[in-house]
Amino acid sequence: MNAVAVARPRAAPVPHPGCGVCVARGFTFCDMVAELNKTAPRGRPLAQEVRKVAARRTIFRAHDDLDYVPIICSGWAVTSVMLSDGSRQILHFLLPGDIVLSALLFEPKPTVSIEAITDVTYRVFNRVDLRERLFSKADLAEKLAVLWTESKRRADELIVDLGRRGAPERVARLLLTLVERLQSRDMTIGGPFEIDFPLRQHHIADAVGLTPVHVSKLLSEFRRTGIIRLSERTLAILDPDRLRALAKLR
Amino acid sequence: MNAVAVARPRAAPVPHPGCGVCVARGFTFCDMVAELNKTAPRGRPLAQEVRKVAARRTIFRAHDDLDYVPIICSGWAVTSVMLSDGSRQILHFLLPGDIVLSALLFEPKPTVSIEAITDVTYRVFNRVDLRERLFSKADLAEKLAVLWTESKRRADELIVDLGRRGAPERVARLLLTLVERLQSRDMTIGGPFEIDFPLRQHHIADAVGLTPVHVSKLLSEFRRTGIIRLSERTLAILDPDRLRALAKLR
DNA sequence: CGGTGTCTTGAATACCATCAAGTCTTGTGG
DNA sequence: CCACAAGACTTGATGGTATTCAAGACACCG
Repeated sequence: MNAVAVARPRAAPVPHPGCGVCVARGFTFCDMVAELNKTAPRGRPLAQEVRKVAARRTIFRAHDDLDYVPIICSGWAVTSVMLSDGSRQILHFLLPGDIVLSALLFEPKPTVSIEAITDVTYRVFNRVDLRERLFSKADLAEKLAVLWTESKRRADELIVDLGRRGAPERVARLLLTLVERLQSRDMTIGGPFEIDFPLRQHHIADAVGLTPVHVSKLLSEFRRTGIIRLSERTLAILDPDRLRALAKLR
Repeated sequence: MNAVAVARPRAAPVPHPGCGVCVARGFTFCDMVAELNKTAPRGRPLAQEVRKVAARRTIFRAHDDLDYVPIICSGWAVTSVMLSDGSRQILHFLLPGDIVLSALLFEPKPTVSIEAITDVTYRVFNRVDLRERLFSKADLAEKLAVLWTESKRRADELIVDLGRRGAPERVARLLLTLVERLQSRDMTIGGPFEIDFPLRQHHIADAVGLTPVHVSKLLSEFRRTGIIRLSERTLAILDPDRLRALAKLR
């Protein structure tokens, strides 16, 4: 019906020689680790290891026993909870630079599962090592606390969305916050409101508490009214003002 | 129709000579503060002040500027978010011993409002003072982090409830978790599944993302089938197994 | 080239919201 | 202490939003 198939340039896959060139430097957990290593108390650098996992693979499951703390280097991942009836709730989309779970600093058994959406590279740090270094420097511990506060605030927002907002509003908010997070990482392509968008509609549905069918109908409506363009795994917000109005933001 | 008016003994209002007799000693934030004072690095005790607020009064609003961190001593309170259309989402019920918002340790502007449900007494601590003492002792900072992890886990559970569970399930889970939290504080009355229950149905509705009307119908159903007794601000879970089944717990 | 995953669209249905009326309780000022 | 007002709860009728069910189009991959 619509979906004009125009080939546009795509962001090249980011090479990953190390955190030094991480897109997320400056405001994420990744950055804190870099600082830890620069000011290493002993000469020994923080123990770490780079891992890769293919799209759609599980990185770890709830109740696994982990002795490491992962941080996303490239790609998109997701933290989610599976219910006994097979349904799933997505708690958070993980972007490059994000710590996967701060809870893992203190507790080896996560209560949530992590899945790769795209191909993902991530680094793992020894839990005890990382934790002790973080807490040995008071300013780093407080920076960690700030990130933590941030993640709690995001969770609270999602609670409000799911408890008190209608479906179009929820979807609009999700799209906007994702674009904003990528903007702050300089990961837009083309214009400032255009991004690589690897999510399937079932990801959106599981994140905002709807069914894939209903998400499809809402996105079609957004497209039909010219608010967004979404095809070939690329999302462009054509009319940010109208989308923000739908989302009751700003 | 039901509501058999039997007068039963009520828990006496707890006197509050200080944290030394706090019902929440041993596992809450309140307890951490007590420990801070015991092992005070200098002779000077942590600056604090006791305050009281009447039922249904606002303790503070989102975006207020606070230079203190409050902890509940007695009574029930609630953290919530108001939306522009007048609807409200409750994020958490605060019970004695709970820190009101750990975020306040780092950020003077809360993003949520706090309201007293019953008459409430709470203590306030100077933010900078409390934070510095917590982070000067690594073991305390880590204890704080554990409490923090706990509060994030609770938020994630609520996200799952609101996103993926039906109305009866949500209400059942709320009742069960409240009773459990009071059990762990030895605040049950009569039997182990009977508590003082000051919540109005609109509190329940705002917490689980439903309307008061629908909550009323669900509670009536729970009563009709003999799962709970709820009258005169007292809740008794008569059939914990059936309620847990409804809640898909355990 | 069949299989699987993804998306779309329409029809029927379920769940919860909204509206409305009435009872009962709680609080307040005379 | 009573009268009255406001708040809290109940119940039934009606409506809207989102789900479920179903069928088909399309792309991608082995």
